[in-house]
Amino acid sequence: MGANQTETATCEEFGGIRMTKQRQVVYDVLSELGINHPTASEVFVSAKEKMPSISLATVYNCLESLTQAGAIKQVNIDREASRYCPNLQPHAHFYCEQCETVFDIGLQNGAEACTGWALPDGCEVREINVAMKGVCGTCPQCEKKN
Amino acid sequence: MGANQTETATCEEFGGIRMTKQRQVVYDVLSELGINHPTASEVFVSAKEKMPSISLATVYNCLESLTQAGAIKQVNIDREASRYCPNLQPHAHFYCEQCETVFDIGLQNGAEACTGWALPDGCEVREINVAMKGVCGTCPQCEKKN
DNA sequence: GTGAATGCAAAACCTTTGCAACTGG
DNA sequence: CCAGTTGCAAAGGTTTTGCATTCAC
Repeated sequence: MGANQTETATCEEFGGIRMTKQRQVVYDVLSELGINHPTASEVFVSAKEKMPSISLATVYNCLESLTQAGAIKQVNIDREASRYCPNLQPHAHFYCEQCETVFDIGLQNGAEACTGWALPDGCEVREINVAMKGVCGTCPQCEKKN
Repeated sequence: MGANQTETATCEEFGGIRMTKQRQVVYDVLSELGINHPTASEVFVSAKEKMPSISLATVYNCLESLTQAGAIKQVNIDREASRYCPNLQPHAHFYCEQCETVFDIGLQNGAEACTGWALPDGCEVREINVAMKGVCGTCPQCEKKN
């Protein structure tokens, strides 16, 4: 903590959706947890510290509306609980099987998310989801075992 | 039907796992349904025609062991029910929002599944899952609406 | 023969929903 | 003011599990 200050976002940044206290709290929590890619339950725990009355269903609702509004992204890896991410740049997700963390992988210069794939003519990609699994090679667990 | 004959696979093709009648039926069904990327329930329906006594839990078990053994692949798109696929080549999946079908996207010549992504040094990818959503442009629904 | 797989039903898990009360613009 | 949102609890769909029985090797 410390790196990412809670910024009070304007309605416009949230696709014009009604900005309730709960949505603001959920967004703030996600910005603070940032790169940890928390699940809805994890967001719920942190949100409850700021607003004890918030319910889990509301956290799900808020995450859903913020995702719809394009303010955050939903991350699905296998059938695990969905994770959420405030990074709006095109990026992939990498799950390290040693340290069990998820981190973002950016694009190489000039590349696009679907670079390398032989898309048929006329096919229009509206959304792409890239999830990798393996070992990150830099976490304490990976260093120990290599 | 017609294109893909049910071939009785040997144990070796299944990573050496014990080849029960149920596993064989599940594998056969998946080979026949092939490009339809059926869900476990859909496999269950077809498997029951060949072996009425088979249970849904067993279908899940079989799909799991065949996946572990490397004989088939599990396909996850969003949080929808998992689909399964007998294509072992590296490929992505495309879900058409118009015709609601899933089809395979192959790699361009010379490309790899993680081409274009800026992987950190030391990072080793063991598995990659690429799911796209959009419109395929060739299904009757897409042609109508374009 | 024996460890592994099956079938059944019940449980687990994540997520959504129905509805009365509330609230942001 | 009032459509949209909340909180609660209950239901939903998918997948897993416990256990006695059966089977493949």
